[in-house]
Amino acid sequence: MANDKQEQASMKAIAAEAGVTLSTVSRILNNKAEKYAEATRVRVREIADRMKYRPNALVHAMQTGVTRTAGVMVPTEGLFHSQILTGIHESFLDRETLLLLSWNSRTLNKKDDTLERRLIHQLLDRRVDGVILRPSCEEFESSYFEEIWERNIPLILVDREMKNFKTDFAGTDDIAGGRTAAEHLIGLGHRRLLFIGVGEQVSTSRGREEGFRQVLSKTAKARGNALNFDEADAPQRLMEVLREPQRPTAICCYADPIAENVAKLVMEAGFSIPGDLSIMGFGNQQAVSEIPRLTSLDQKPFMIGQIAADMYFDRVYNKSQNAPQRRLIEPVLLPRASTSTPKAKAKR
Amino acid sequence: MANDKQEQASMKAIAAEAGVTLSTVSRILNNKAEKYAEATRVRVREIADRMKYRPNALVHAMQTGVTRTAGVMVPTEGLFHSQILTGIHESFLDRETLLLLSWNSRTLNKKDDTLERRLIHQLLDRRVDGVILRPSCEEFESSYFEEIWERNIPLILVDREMKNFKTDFAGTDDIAGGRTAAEHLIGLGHRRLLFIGVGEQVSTSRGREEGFRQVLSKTAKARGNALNFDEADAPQRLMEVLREPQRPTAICCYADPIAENVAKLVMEAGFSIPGDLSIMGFGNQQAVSEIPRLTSLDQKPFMIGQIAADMYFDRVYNKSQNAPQRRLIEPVLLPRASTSTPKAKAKR
DNA sequence: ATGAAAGCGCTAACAT
DNA sequence: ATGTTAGCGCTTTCAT
Repeated sequence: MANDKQEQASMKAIAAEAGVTLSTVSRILNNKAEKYAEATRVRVREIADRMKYRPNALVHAMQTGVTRTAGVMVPTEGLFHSQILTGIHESFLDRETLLLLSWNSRTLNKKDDTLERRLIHQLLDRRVDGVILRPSCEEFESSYFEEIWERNIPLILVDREMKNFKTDFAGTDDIAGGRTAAEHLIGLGHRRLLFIGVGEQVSTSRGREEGFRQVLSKTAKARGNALNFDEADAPQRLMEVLREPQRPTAICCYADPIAENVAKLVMEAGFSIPGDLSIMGFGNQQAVSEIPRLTSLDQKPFMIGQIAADMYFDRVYNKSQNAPQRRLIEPVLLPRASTSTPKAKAKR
Repeated sequence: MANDKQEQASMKAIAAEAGVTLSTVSRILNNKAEKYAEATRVRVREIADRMKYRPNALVHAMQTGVTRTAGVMVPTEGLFHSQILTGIHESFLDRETLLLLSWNSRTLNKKDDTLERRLIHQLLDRRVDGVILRPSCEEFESSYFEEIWERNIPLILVDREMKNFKTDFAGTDDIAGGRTAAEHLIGLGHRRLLFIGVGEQVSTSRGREEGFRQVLSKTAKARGNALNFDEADAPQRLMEVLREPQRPTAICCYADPIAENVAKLVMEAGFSIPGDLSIMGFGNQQAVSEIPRLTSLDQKPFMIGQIAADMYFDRVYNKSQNAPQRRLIEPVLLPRASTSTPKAKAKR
């Protein structure tokens, strides 16, 4: 009862069985064999079938230097990221390319990149043709990627850009999204706005805040402030802001999970949504929760994934030499119950 | 401006540079070299570092027959499946094993398995050590898996079992879940129940319905029926059932997406939830929607993934010879707004 | 129409 | 303390 992985039938075995040499088998099975006798061809093929021969892609890869395998470092947690992955996969499906998946699920936004490096090594050692990656932190030393870069292995970034690094990138048009959000709230009649992000270091938060501010700076109608929800005292700070007489009547959060937290906090503090306070998020990824259905912006993550895959193919197999591309998807507003005209139910 | 993938430094190159032989380099870099002169060791290591040497895992795999790579055929769409994937990944992260990912995202529940076979070939050709797979259809000819099976490559099934196939399986305890659901509704006071599934062929639907019926058959209090939502006229059939004088007051759907559809339908037909009709689902995967927060059962998909990964390691690297295991996770009820005492707001 | 042999990057058994 | 050699599965060049 041997259970070791069955000896996979090799060309050598087929050759022995057929009474020909290895090279004969190789040429016939690879259709590089116009010269062979019909009988030989049929016999070899028949034996290969019977022995359930399957080519060894490892050997092929070793010889040609091409694995038809992409290293993919993208989270699978949450709807947004798994949609990106789904988009990548969908594009790969018809191109005979597989995803070698592994991402840092442990240390988000930490500057320590030891795990990341280990994962990159695992991918590189397996000789992936290229890498698609969502940085778990945007502030790593540039050395983070050097290992990939120096080997001339194409690198495509998704969702988040790196500060000091110029590569292909597919992601959200955060500035446009920030603008859309501000315009939505101002359009509803709000005059005092608040943007809640996670600080300057995260490009998506930064970009959305920038778009948000752009609109405010161009209109006299409304004004606004920003708050960093990553700081420990953020909840208290938020409450202080909301106790001011000239408190904001609408909040735009840089992402839905933050918006959900904020919504819970303010509801506990006695505010009604959207009556007293409109709240919106980004990403269309609200979980089932007690709070009203969240106005949000759909970032089209599936499309982002597909675009990243296209960029990958262009670099890896078309050997494109163009300057690094930057392809941004404009997010789409989904107005829902959590935003409305200010004080809809109050005095006015 | 050559852009071809950089020649990765090889041991051969290091040997040349260091003026020693290949085997010297091999032994030193693999720490099988107590005998070597300190000077040689240091020099070789130093040169390897300088040349950014990385071992070629393809070659290693070819020689040893072990790739430390698992073939994973699990969908990434939706919270439930991506949680399974996340669980698998989490378990693999510390075990130096990578996921080669590819699944049939095209043909759900279709008996045609050509795409599936292609994907399996892609995995097999890359010599994965084992396969974790969620069947896209439970009714394939057994030949579907034969290719994996015959090669003695361990196969772990997740989420759905195959009818005629005995392998390791990690999934939901559907019967227990069905019971829990029925007990929840009866406990709330409902006496006429309806189960909405997708027919006999899908094991998860079948199991949940079975558990549901078990409870009904053991009590005189309540009775119930079932409806197959996969049939084209299901919506009409549902409406007919709801127009009967003795109509059900509570519906259990075999999965949340179905529950959402059903909820929309009945709300459009003028029923209120949960006032006129309690509705519940399975899987805790409700999307943002107009309907009330759905009572559901959490199937713990992350745990399912982790268990599958454990089974994988047991078979693949511990060479476990035990009979196929069947590990079921009992789902946990999450009572929410969509279910309540019958006619809470009506006459009674 | 087919065989022989070198080589891909590396390990391991066998020298010296 | 280090070198030589065969071999893993296969492709390809060079014979015959």
